[in-house]
Amino acid sequence: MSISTAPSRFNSKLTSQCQNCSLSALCLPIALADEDINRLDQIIERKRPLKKGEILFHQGQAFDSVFAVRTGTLKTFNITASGEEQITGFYCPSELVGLSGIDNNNYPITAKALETTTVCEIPFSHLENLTSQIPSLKHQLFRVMSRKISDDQQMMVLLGKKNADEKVASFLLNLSNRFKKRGYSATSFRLAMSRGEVGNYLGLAVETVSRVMTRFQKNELIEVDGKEISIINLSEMQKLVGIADDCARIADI
Amino acid sequence: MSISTAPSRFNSKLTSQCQNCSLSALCLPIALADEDINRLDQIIERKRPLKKGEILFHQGQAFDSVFAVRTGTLKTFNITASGEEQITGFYCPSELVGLSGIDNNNYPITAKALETTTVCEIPFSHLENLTSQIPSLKHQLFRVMSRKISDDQQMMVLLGKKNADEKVASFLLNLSNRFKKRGYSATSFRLAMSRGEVGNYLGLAVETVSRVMTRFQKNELIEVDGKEISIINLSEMQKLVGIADDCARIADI
DNA sequence: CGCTCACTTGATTGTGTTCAAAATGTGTGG
DNA sequence: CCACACATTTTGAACACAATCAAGTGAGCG
Repeated sequence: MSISTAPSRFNSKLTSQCQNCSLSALCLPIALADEDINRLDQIIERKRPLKKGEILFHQGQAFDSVFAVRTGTLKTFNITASGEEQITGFYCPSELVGLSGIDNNNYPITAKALETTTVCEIPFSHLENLTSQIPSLKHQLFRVMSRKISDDQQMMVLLGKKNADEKVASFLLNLSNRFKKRGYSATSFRLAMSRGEVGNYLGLAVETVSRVMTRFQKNELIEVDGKEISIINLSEMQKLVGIADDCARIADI
Repeated sequence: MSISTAPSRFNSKLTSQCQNCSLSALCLPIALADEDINRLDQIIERKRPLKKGEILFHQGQAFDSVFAVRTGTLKTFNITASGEEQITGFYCPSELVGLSGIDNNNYPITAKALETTTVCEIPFSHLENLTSQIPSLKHQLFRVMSRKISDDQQMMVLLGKKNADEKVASFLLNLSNRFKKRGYSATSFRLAMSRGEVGNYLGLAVETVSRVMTRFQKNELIEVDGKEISIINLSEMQKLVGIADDCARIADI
């Protein structure tokens, strides 16, 4: 469970931090031979932590790397023609950000830290070269990108078809699943993002997010204390987002 | 401009249909040596045409292949828990469908023909093997998937932030761009999908789509004759969706 | 020719937005 | 540590946009 963040080890080329990283099974969920993990490890740069509000990369900036979040949280957003920000995703530890930059060789979105955040920088050209030597790495990369495509499509369903209650419930359950996957509580967690950011992401006004959460609390579905959320009635929440027994991923945003 | 669809050539393993295909520069926009194109060509199966309403693959079905549309149009959709269909995309010639199936080894969506449609089936395991021999093919595949991710994110912006007028205008301009890319008129084209399908895709009711189009026609932005659309005032339409000069892709859904 | 389905148009309703203001929380400098 | 400024969240009231309900029109097809 210990994640090395000591400054002395930034950019360390010592043997396999990846191997010791608690996130290794998730970030690129690779069944790699030790030797291969070492090779992967060598191309990865550990960056100094980003402080809250700091930017990892800018929309339009030349694409070099994808990044794996180690600790903290990022948001990605797009500045629209009218100048407002549209959040396209939140990224928790073990998740990969920047994949949308490959196509045009520049990032189409900005990535910003919501709190103190550390990331592993993975120079994409190195990663791509490495896939020639490690076929299973290539396959995992295809899988990660494919997964992102299906997730985004579920998000489109959410934005296009769901009402405010369903949107907020889906959002909370999605976070819950992501915490659970990393070994944290699925029912009690802290939101790294503001209500405004939640609303922006879900296509709702701040006020609506606040009202929905208050109502959920009144109906004893959740307990809210500022950014701390506890899901009290998980099964009722799941009903709300319309989980079909045979299609659990629908809830997974 | 001639695309061979004669039945006698289905599954033909003769030399390089890909090379002669008018879509070759788009489908996997590859600068491949002739020899490499032949290798790609050999793993591709030309399927018999799908009739309107026929299904290419089902949600939940085991994933084998991605498909390139050669002629016609497909829609992909997701059946939600409540049983309604949410359209996640329309696919025109040269576009690749099925990439979201890689992750879980099954398709998370259904693909259905909107009109008579021919596709090239590309068995993914073969394609993946081929990428080991042709690095530029691998890179193109990463690019295509990356592009899909950015496009979907633009779609999220549309669904989350735009009003009915902007949604419909973005949709029409997006189609316009896609026709243009393939050498067809950017201002005059036929919709393969019904108003209902447009609405479903854009998160709008049928009636709203119809009203917006009627209004656009009254304002002399477009001319509508059933499924035939002509964009009369392209620049005004672009203003409507909020194209920033420095960020043209924003309109590109 | 008659049936069905898709599309259009109108009237009404409702969900979520917007505007406004108060309450709560957070960070900073003295 | 407190006081102050500022941001975030909550709550209330009025409004607006798009959905829904309903009816009518038109096109395609057996």
